[in-house]
Amino acid sequence: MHVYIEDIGKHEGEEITVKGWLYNKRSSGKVRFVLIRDGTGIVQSVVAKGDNDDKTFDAADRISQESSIILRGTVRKDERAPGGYEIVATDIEVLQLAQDYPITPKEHSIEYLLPLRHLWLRSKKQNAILRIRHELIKACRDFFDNRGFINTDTPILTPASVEGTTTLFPVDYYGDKVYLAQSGQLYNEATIGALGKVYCFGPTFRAEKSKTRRHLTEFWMLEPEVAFLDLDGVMDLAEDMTVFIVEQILNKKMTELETLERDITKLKKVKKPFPRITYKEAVTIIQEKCKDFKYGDDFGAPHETVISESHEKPVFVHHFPAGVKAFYMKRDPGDDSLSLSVDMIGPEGIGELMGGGQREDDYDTLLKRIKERKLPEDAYQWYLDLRKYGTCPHSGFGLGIERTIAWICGINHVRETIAFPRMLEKVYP
RNA sequence: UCCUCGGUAGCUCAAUGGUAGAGCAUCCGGCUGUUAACCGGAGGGUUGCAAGUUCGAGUCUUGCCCGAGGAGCCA
Repeated sequence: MHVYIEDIGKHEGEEITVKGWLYNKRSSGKVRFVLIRDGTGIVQSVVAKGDNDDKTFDAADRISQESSIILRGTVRKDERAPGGYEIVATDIEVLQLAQDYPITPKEHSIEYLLPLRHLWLRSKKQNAILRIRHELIKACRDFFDNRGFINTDTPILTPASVEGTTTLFPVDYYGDKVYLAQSGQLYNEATIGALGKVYCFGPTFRAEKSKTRRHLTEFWMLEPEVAFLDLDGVMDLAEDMTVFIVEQILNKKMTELETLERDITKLKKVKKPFPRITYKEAVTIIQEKCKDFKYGDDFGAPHETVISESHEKPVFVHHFPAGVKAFYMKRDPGDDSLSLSVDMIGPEGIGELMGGGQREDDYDTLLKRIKERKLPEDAYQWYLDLRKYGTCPHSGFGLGIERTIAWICGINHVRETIAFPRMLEKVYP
């Protein structure tokens, strides 16, 4: 019977078959220890000379790292085996003998590993990260689905940019120029008119010349948008979601967090309420460390780090100066220089995880903003329509999935949080 | 685009301006409970490229190429 390695403990004493790849091999005299992985885990198998026919022992002797094999044997509990169980092999079938596998079980440099990403994914740590990514995305969807949100995916090919300024990837569309989406938010603002509360989750593209551990040119963003929700409401939503996803990962992915050697005491501190500070208060905190920072400046990476390290939980910074935020952000009715915007800065120096706020819902004001920033008015006609036919206060945010995974996994670069990262001038493999 | 650091064996790294080395991987041999096993042996090099200084350059100088980290911008 074919058994996946993660279920091996349920089959003690049984004759089973595992199918996978050779992870590593050790030997002592006439005993061979064969470590097999099948994607769900790693198990040790023992082959001793004389226990079986020579064919099985020779196969154990011959197989090389990452050779594909089908192994039959009996499951035995043994505390000397990693994982507590091992298979006493009776037969090893070698499907293909891999030669000179380039990633040996030792340390390698990032320069070496990145072009070998298609193979690097087989390693323990990368396997754990991708499993956590899967669970995190599932937790995000569950959170919104449980609250009656409708997943309404937004287009990837778009006629114009959200903010008009950020660099976009142009695509030829039957002779016209369209762009890969950098956000689904504007479309979400339309679908809330139909469905009330929605989210989209998909890839977004930014052709910025960013070369840092926080940037990918193709990354996944989760964007909820809710009609009749204000700034405080959107912070409540983001807070509830963050607490939920961290809880889910802690409940379901402990093995993977251990593989990653993540300090989970830090994740366990992610409970309500998160600190909420105004931009103005944040400036005071930043200026203690960064003397040259002026009120009105947008946060740079070092400034986010200061905020990030000032608390053990994610921190909401709200009411940014209108000038540093997008045209669609609603202004503070009490102070027109401020916007009803919010960023969530993750702890442990991870930086910005989420950005959002309350949207401008007045037709004339929005038109004024579009003109101020010299955006193509024609392209925004449909967007303006939303303020013409039953406008309402509404809010939403965008969560960067890769940054969130990096934070939860405790790894310092987003390139390891996606199977095939796309970075500045790097699209292989 | 800018700043900093780096490029030596398949990989990870060492080498006062004076014969280019180790560990791992590979191959051969040994060991009946290994835990990145261990022990013995072997093969493996245009020191990123080009020019220069020097009796002599992996090492010093200049230019170029490639990579990493960071900045700006952002999620």
